[in-house]
Amino acid sequence: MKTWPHPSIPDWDGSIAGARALQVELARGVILEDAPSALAPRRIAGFDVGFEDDNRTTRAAAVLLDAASLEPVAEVVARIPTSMPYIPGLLSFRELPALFEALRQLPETPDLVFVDGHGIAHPRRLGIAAHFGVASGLPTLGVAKKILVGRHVPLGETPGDAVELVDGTDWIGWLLRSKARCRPLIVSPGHRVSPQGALRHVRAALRGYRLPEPTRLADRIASRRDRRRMSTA
DNA sequence: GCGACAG
DNA sequence: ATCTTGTCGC
Repeated sequence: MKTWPHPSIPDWDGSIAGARALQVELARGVILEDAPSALAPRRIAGFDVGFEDDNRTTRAAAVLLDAASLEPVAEVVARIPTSMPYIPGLLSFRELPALFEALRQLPETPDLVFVDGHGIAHPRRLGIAAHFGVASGLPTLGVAKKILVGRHVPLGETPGDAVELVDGTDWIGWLLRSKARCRPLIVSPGHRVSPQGALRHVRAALRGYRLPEPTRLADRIASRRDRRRMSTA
């Protein structure tokens, strides 16, 4: 049985079977009700993870924004050694340690966290956004670019249109047309956020781009795309 | 057994 | 995720 070191993930034996079992266990702790502080957040944050040096280094970027203006107020980048490979369904076990390091470096704790990846829209209802939420206690939601699991009826073409994403009898999130002529986003609750709340927060954080500001800005920094081109001004 | 499979 | 400029289309 192959196992990996597991920094900052309590109760995991390092195995794939153990990871799946722990996901089922942790998913029972996910709360799908809106936390008061998340309903009217003052500070929101976006997190994204990337890799360097042939995947030997894991890099997490976090951007803190003023919820009202959507203007960034702080940005941090954390780098730690990569501990395991990417395994579909087990993404959080690979990226969680870096997310925690970035969270630790933020000057202020966010009221609501946007994570690049799925919340409960996951085979065992514990995508990285949900895992990060239950492990940190913070309200979180997931914004992914591709469906991992679930089905849906056709989505309209008008920006703002959304349809439910369901898996079996479970309502696990939404498909959201965030921008015209762009592939839809998959939005799902992570922790302490309701399905309706997750959709409302993402819509409120859109600024004409496919991705909502928190994850869009974190994405740019994480990919070093920030110090490259400049198209406007 | 076959196909699918977040980042 | 990542390697990577220009280019076609709205």
